[in-house]
Amino acid sequence: MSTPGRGLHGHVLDTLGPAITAGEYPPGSVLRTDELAQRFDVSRSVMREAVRVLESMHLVESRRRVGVTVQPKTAWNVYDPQVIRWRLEGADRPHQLRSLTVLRSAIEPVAAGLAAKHATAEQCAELTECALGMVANSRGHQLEGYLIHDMAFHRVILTASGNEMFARLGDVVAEVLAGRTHHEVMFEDPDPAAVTLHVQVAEAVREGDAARAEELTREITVGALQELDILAP
Amino acid sequence: MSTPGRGLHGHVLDTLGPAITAGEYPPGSVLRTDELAQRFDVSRSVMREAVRVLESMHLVESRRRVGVTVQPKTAWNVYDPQVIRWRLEGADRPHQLRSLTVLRSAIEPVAAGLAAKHATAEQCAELTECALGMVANSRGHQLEGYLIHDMAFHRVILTASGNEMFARLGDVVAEVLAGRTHHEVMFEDPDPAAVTLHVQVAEAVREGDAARAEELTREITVGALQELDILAP
DNA sequence: TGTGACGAATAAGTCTGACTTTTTATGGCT
DNA sequence: AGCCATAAAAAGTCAGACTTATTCGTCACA
Repeated sequence: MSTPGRGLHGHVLDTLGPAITAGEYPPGSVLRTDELAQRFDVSRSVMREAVRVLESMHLVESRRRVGVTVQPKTAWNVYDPQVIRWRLEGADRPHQLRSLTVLRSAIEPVAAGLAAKHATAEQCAELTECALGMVANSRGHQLEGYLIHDMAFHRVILTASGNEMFARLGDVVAEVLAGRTHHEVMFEDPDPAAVTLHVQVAEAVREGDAARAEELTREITVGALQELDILAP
Repeated sequence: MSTPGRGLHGHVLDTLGPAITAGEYPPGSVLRTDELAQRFDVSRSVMREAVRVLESMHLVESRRRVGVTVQPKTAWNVYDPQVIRWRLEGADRPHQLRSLTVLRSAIEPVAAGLAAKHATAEQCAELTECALGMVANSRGHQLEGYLIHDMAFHRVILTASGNEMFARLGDVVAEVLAGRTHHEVMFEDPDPAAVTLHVQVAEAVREGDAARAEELTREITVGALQELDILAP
């Protein structure tokens, strides 16, 4: 999924990025470019390029005569897909998963409402196809097949919304869904009610019923929140 | 607001970034590092660092024997605050503003609902203070004073939600609000109804009434959508 | 005793030039 | 026409020397 091995600096990032986002270096920690270059056995130029990238994510800040200081979490570019991936891989995973699920619960219903207005015929067809695929894989422990169609379904919704900001969350949502199936233990077949909801969302979008698409999607995301015990009693 | 002059590579970014996000180089255009270094009168090392940053934003991709190719808009990290700023400065401004306003309409109501549950006493006080500041500056063309309190209000809401992803949108929302006052012509005093809504949101949060806070905030964002003529007739 | 200025130490920043590696294009061959 | 060897092009990497900004310690002076 990621793009490993795009040069030496990429390898450095794949090590340093996860380490920082996992909190291995507490905020305020000071690293030195030369020392890091030695540690990773790369030249300073390569190390500097890696530091620049981390700096653009606001994971670190580089200051003369001081060094490379690790930034507090509040400064991080938490929407950077690379940062999200690193955090999902590491110790911060549960917390990150909750944040993203709350984000989904805000975005996806609105996106579905917009999709009902803007989706092309092709996108509607794709959506229906995904929903049918989910139904077909909803019983008998075919979790992998179910997941593929689930991810595609949500990606189409987000894309069809016509909003570039929503569309860009397709990868993130896919990763959250994948995580639920792969990491979080999912013994049983998916909730039949959820499957039905997806089919109904596809219907609503096809019929251009924005309000219904939004409300149904809200129910889906509420389910996702409940799975993580995020809800008011 | 931005951080200019963090070295030569920063200057290069301040020129190349806006140029690319403004669409001056069509997707697929190929640049060469050496040529760029000459054009900006910097060394190749500096140029390479700049390219690495642009690459981490997925604005360009660097490939051996080919060069630095400009990526299509769909690949960009549209949530990167730097990218957002560049686009707001350039020709893409109207489009970017609409995207962000739609995003706000999805996020802020949910954030307000969460804020009603999680806001500390201090945050509630701050919120009320902001709302009062808005009222005090709502008449007599005190647009600047109004803006400051408006920005602070929304930032507190997003922070008080307790969700880091929401909190990180504080800067973006502030920039959208500032843009409305500074760039888009805002002749008249703000809509009195909007001012009242803000006061009521502060009330609802203080009382812990999540549903009401969410609904009232939704009304605020609907108003913002209407200002940009984004709505179904 | 406190304060300010000067200077030394330090780590990032910059530049240059040589070399390596990968990928594409070319051109000759079957 | 298809294929393989070769050359060329551009990014990638490295090493070393030099520059510059910032911080910290010291010492003189008030």
